[in-house]
Amino acid sequence: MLKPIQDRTRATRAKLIETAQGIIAAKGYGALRVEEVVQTAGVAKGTFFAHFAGKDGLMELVIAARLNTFLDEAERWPAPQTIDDLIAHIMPLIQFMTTERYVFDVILRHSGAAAREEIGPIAQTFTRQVDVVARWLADSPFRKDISGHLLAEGVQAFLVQAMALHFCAVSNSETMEDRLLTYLDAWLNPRVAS
Amino acid sequence: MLKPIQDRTRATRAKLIETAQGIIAAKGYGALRVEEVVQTAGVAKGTFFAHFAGKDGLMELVIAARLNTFLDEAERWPAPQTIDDLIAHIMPLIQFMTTERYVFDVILRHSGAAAREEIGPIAQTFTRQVDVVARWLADSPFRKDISGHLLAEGVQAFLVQAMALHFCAVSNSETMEDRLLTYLDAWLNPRVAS
DNA sequence: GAAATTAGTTGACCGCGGTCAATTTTAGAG
DNA sequence: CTCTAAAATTGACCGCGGTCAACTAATTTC
Repeated sequence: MLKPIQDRTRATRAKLIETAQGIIAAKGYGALRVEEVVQTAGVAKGTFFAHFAGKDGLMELVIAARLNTFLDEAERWPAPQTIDDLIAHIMPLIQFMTTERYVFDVILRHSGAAAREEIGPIAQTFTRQVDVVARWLADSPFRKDISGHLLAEGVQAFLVQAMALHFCAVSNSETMEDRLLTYLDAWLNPRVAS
Repeated sequence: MLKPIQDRTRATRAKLIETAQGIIAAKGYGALRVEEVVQTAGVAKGTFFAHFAGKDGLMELVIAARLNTFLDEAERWPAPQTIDDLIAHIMPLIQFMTTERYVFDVILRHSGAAAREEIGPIAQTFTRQVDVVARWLADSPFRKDISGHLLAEGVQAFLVQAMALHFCAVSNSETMEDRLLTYLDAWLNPRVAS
């Protein structure tokens, strides 16, 4: 699987991914059916499962690819000097994660590594996100009493929290940005006499 | 559904829940099959879906009930004066949430309200958890520059983060308690010159 | 180039959650 | 007690993800 020796294999796999992305573009992630993918791609159902670790496996690849393009963008930003900037820089990523409930669920489900030994592609984007934010925070005017890595992990925790609340019926009074601002200000700029 | 007028209805519903809990006790949450529940309970499949909003609906009820017993316990504790105490008081809840991957997934999926208008039972336990922790923090020697409610929301965010990492293959070097301690110390006791 | 091995593909089949028109049971009206 | 409308139950059926023994195509061996 990791070393598709034959051209045939690579072609089949590429065709399946391409077909899937077409369906996703047309109907959204949640509407993707494996049956439709294989029918449209013109292969048997079993072939699909020979190439991917199930529907979730394909989703991981496709979603992780998308997340990585957003992280590529984010990486190009200079270190944000305000929390508003910080939020603005990761907002595209957050926006994508929250466009579809199904996508958010898949991401959450795979944010830890899927299998032992092998860390899944979505889990990798979480690691990468922490790295990107940690690098930012190294050159930012926020609290310095803890490591940038820990600070970045906290940012991630609050991002997830804010996104989860976004799908919650109760707290629709506040926008996601406002909630994030409150969280991150309290996390990155604690105003406490030490 | 909310007003089971007939005794028959209440009996059927109770029998289904009882049966389900028996199966869960014997095989775990993830092994529960609707088919097995209805067969064991001696009712038709359609009946199950007339009583619950699907398998997930039943799971919500059963899991939320369990979460609430842990919150009942937690509520009886006095306000913790150290972070270790705080962690100790909430650990039974965390322990339950992380015993089965499936349970954690269900909880996460329902931590926001399931449907508009109606807030689901698991989402309610999240609200309740924030309230319990907020009440604790009001009488605790932690930072006071932000509201107890916001502080408690942050605790919840870090709890979720720590639990998610618990299922992650990468970070098995650290125990969940250690990770929580690091997070909550940074959150509740920021040591920054203000 | 034929035989043997390995890689890739196929589609009938299964498990399981969920639906719904038909049927039975119950509650209330006359 | 009977008739009727509402409530509850039934089980055949469906959708869809996933499996696997059989089959075909490519690669290696001699």
